[in-house]
Amino acid sequence: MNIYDIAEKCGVSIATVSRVLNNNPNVSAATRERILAVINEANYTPSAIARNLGNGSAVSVGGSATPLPAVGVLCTDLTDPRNAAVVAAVETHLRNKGKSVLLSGDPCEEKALSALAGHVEAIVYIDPPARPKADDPVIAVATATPLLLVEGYVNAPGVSCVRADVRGAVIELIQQILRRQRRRILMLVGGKTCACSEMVGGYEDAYAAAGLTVDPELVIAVENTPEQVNTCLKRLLINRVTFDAVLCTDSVLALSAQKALQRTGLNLPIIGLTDSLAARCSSPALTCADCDIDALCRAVCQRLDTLSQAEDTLIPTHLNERDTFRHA
Amino acid sequence: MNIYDIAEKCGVSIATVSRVLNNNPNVSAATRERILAVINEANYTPSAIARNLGNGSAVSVGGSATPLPAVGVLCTDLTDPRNAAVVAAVETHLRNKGKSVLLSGDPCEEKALSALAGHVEAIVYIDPPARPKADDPVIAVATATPLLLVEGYVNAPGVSCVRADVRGAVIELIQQILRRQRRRILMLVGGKTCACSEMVGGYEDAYAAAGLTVDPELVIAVENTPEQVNTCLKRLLINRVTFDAVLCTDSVLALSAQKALQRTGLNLPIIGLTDSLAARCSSPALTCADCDIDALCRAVCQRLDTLSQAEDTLIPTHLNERDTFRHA
DNA sequence: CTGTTAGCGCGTTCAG
DNA sequence: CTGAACGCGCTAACAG
Repeated sequence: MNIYDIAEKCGVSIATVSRVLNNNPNVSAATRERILAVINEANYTPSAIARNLGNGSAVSVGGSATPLPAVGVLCTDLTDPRNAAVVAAVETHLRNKGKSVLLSGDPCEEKALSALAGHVEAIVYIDPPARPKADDPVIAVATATPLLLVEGYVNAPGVSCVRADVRGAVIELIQQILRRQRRRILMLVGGKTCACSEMVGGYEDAYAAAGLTVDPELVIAVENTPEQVNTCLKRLLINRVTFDAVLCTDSVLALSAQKALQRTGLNLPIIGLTDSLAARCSSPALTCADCDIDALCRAVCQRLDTLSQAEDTLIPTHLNERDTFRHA
Repeated sequence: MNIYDIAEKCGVSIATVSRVLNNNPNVSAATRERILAVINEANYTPSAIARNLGNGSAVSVGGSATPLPAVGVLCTDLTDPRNAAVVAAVETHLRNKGKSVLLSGDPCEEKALSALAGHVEAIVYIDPPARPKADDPVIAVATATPLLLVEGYVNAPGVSCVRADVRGAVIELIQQILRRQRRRILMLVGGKTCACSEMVGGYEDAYAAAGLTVDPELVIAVENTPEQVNTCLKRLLINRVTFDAVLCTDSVLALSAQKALQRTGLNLPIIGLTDSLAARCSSPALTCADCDIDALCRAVCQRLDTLSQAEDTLIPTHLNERDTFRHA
């Protein structure tokens, strides 16, 4: 079932069908009705794939490139429910506009981006890794195809960003902790994402603002598995590295840390810098800071409609104070 | 950057480049090397979109249709971590074979399927709803494009299925509960998916096998929100509907039920028919039955490679016995 | 308002 | 082993 079949059934040319499909006003109401009826009855949907072909790199005479009906979504960790939520929201948003989503999870961002660039209207890159300052494949791609970074940041023309204000979250949190006379805050970093490095940045900023120096022993990269976290914490205790509060780059990591510390009998404030149902369910309930996911998704979809002006949107974060902060 | 650019840079025709791209042996080693070098250096990736066009419905002379490099993935609830895991696994598997994923989350399955059918090599439909016996859009689509149902089942040519054996899980579970002299098992159904109706089917089977009749008051459809579950359970108690164990179609639902029952002081066995980190973290820890997700994903990917012979694969399930079963 | 036609980027014949 | 030419389904110019 293609555009030719529909055209034939209606006794019109494919161009007219195409116009109806694309809401081009230059079709008489009567013809439009008739064609829509046939389309509906035949349950016809134009091929998202073919739609992309023609318009690819074609730049219309006016100078502006015609939008492609497909958008590339790059997300290397769909396992993270926050990322999955963003993907789902983006897909729904685009589908409602008649566009479709090409999904990639390629961990090699350079390959993934170049595979998508030029073939899609835009690329949404969710939870990207922290990146070297210049000479960035991301930036190169963005010259060809608008890029929307979610939970990531890079300042370059053609690149938009929407992200939770994790840096701000960490700063405020650390101020609160310092006020409680706790000065040695352990920071467990469970990834290499941009968000993670923002958190570390916030950590350093907060210490600097308080006139304290960061003990590098307290900022630790760990693999995000319960076992690794456990051995990591154990090693710290054996080495007599002291700390009086724990920040974790995400809530799953925080849960692991919580279990590990429970075994040692240590009762410290533990905070996850991402929230989750599991954190809420844990006992004692895990305190987490996070932005409203729906707000993040809404902002992403909105920015998707106005990619021409590259902007950096920060979604405010708030602390969901639960047992591991209140009672510790 | 397209195949022509590469061809030109190499001083060959696009056909030769295409052959290299597709591992066609009919290229001299020297030429191949040279072309690969250029491809690599230019960081060129063939357009996944364009690749799909030509081969669409084309049936090669041999009789077998040429496989399309894109696969459609339909998943209406990416929010469910199990579904997200399957999507991620499928994407990775296909990417490693040079294929790409067109993602749809359209809740209107008929539209979604017809949009994909004929334009992709296959459609993976994750967690589909329970369906009427005949006259099924799914079956119609499958005549054109092979269909792989994950967590769903329909017996039709061209349709493969891979799913957790939830029916078996429920049957065994109920037998265990009955042995404990608990006869009024509440079944909370939090969805309309095929998996849910399989669970209900298992419930009925188990009761029948035990020579008991099902009290329809005990099989209840609820909306899967904490509030709805809470009011639902309250209403039951007010109406003096008694029950001495609770089965829930998924672990989030089970968590809600657990909280609601905790408030009433009732201490009953509660089991979720899906597992999750949150269930493990809850206290008391929630007992759940589930299959190994990795096994499910592996089976899906494997079946994806052999879609020609439609088959129904059941992944065994096992009980993760925790507090809400052991101590109740 | 409508039809005709030229590509979009690629895989695939079929001739060399 | 290689190249020229066609077609995939669709959109956008252009011509009526």
